Order: sequence, then structure tokens, then C-alpha cells
Amino acid sequence: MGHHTCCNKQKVKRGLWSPEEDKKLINHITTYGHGCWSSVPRLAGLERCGKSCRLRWINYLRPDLKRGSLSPQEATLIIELHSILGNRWAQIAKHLPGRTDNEVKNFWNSSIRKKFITHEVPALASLVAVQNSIPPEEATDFVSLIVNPNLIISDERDQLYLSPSPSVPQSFVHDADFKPNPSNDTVDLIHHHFPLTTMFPFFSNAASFDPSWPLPFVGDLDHHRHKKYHVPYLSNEVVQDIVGDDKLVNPTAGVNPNECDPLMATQKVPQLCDNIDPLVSRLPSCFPVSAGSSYSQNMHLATNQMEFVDTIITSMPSSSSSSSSLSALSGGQYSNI
DNA sequence: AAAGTACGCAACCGCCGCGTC
DNA sequence: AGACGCGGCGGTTGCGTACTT
Repeated sequence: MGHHTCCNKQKVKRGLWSPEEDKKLINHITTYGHGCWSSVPRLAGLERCGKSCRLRWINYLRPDLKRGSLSPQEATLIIELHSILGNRWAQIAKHLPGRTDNEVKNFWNSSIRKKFITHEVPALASLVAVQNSIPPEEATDFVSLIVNPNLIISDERDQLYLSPSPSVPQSFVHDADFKPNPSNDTVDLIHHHFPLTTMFPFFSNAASFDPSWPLPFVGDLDHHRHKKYHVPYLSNEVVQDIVGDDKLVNPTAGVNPNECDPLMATQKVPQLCDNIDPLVSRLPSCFPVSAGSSYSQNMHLATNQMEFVDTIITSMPSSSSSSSSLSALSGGQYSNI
């Protein structure tokens, strides 16, 4: 099901290519050219679909491919081109002789992502700390909360775990295995310094806010294979303050450890998952939300989040618009790679 | 040393646009 | 006009292995 049309007609092998298969493909293409890819497997004596042959040739067997890691110059070029072209990997790869779109994509999704997280959070945190005269640790907590999207409601419902994410202040996370910090220091910090209607713009329109939905948090930077569910938690006081309507119900009430036992919380999570999809479609486009998780998706989300954080910073009373530009920060960061 | 975890990379999936009939 | 095949592309995932506990 779902296979390309050329793959439906014959039995096809999948998975990694053997050296023998590679040899057959190379021999065929160097002798006859690839011609119509859908006929290549038959002519070359391979039990693969044409698409698979094409991919193998383009991404691995082509004689003009470069091997080995990308050079610093190539990495810099990818970053520059990505800032112009976005995720158009094929377009980017055209400017890198011997490199494939797949290679560029893999590079971006692994290497750059790491740099993004390790550089951007401290940079933003120091900015927030200075502008708001708060301790660096508190600023780091705040920035980590927004920038580092480790709060997740995953759609992998077959395995259910509640787990805190180390980068997220514990007061924002309910976990069946640990006691949240009752002081809610970070909530208070953020609440004090930033109007939460700015942080979560969808709350500003209470009429369109369905309290039965969970708070929208974003993807899992540590990859889907963790299979953990990070459940956002806000106190009733904070939620009511956000929406300005005491009739509204805390959307995270069912997972609030002060309101139910861990078993109840566990049962609540699948319901939250059921509600996440419609939530996504109703949120303002400026706020990134994902019900799933993947590296590439999260790079995109993280980029949106950085823009969002920039908006927050520039809207703060003490901010200076000229010095708080995220693009300036990003430029400084990336130029060092 | 063994088990668990993190990560990079190769390969697959599904969609889209284009050309052909 | 629209059905179909194909190439191309971006997003996603599975696997092997290096690393950590």
C-alpha cells in the first residue's frame, strides 16, 4: 500500500543495497545509461523498483559524488543558502558540486540543529537577562521553555510515559514519577515579566479558546524514539489570569498532579492527543505547534519559535528594538560555524 | 561487559508537476 | 479534459553503530 506505481507490478526488495546489487546497477548504467528508470531494474536484473534504483544511483553510486564530511566552507554555504532558500534542499545541493540533496538535508537536520540549540539559547538568555535585570539562570529557564520545544504530546499512543524534560522548568511539567515544584517559581517569573497573552497569543481571544483542549506545545527535539509524553501543566490561577475569565476550565486540569492521581493523569493523555489536531488548525500561524515530532519538522518549528521569541523581546517595555533583533543574533552565531 | 541511549545516514513514503496519450 | 506514468522533491523513518551508564 502506498508504494509507487512502478513498485506494485513486481516483487521488490527493500532496505540496504548489497554490493552485488550496486555492481549490477553500476554496470547497467555505465553501459546503457539509465534511460527510463522504471525499466532499469528489469534490464539490470534487480529486484528493486525504479525509484529505488534512481535514488541509489543519485545519492550513492554516481561517480561524481564527493565522499566524507562536509568542509567548513560547504557548511557555511549551506547555512547561507538555507537562509535564502529555506528547505529547498535540491536547490541548495545544486550549489555544492558532488553533494546531494539528501546529504544536505541530513547535515542540516543533525549538525545545524545541535548548533542552533547550543548557541541560540544562551544568546537569547543573556539578552533577556540584561533587558529585564533578572539573574541569568532565570532567563535561561525562560528562554529554554519557549525556544527548546521539549514539551510534547506525541501521537505514539501505543507506549505511554509521562516524563519531565530536563530543559523545561519542572513547574511546567507534570510527571507521574516526580513531584512538581510547588513554588512555581518559573511560572511566576514569566508571569511577572511578560504578559502571557503575548506569550500565548491564542489566549487573547477567549471566545475562540476551547478549554477542553490542551495547551499547545511543540515537538520533541530529542527525536520521536524517546516515546515519552511531556505534558504541559499550568496552575488554575495562571490559566484564569491568562484568559481573564474565571469560568474557563484549566485545559491541563486532568494532568494537574494536585487535582488527580498519576493513574488519572495517564488516562488523560490519550484524550489530549485526540484533541491536538483540531487545535493546530485554529491557532494563529505565528505560534508553532506540532502533534508529532521529527528532526526536520522541529527545525522548522524552532525557526518559527525564534521569530516568535523575537516578537516577545521587542514587545517588552524595556526592550530596545535595535539591539533585540534575532536576525542579528543569528547572524553572529552562524558566522562562527 | 552488558544494557541502554544517542546519533548519523541510507532508504523509503507520499505528494506534486509535467508530459503524453 | 483527464487519466496515467514518470521524475523529482521534501519529509520521515529504520538501522547500524558509537557512546554512555
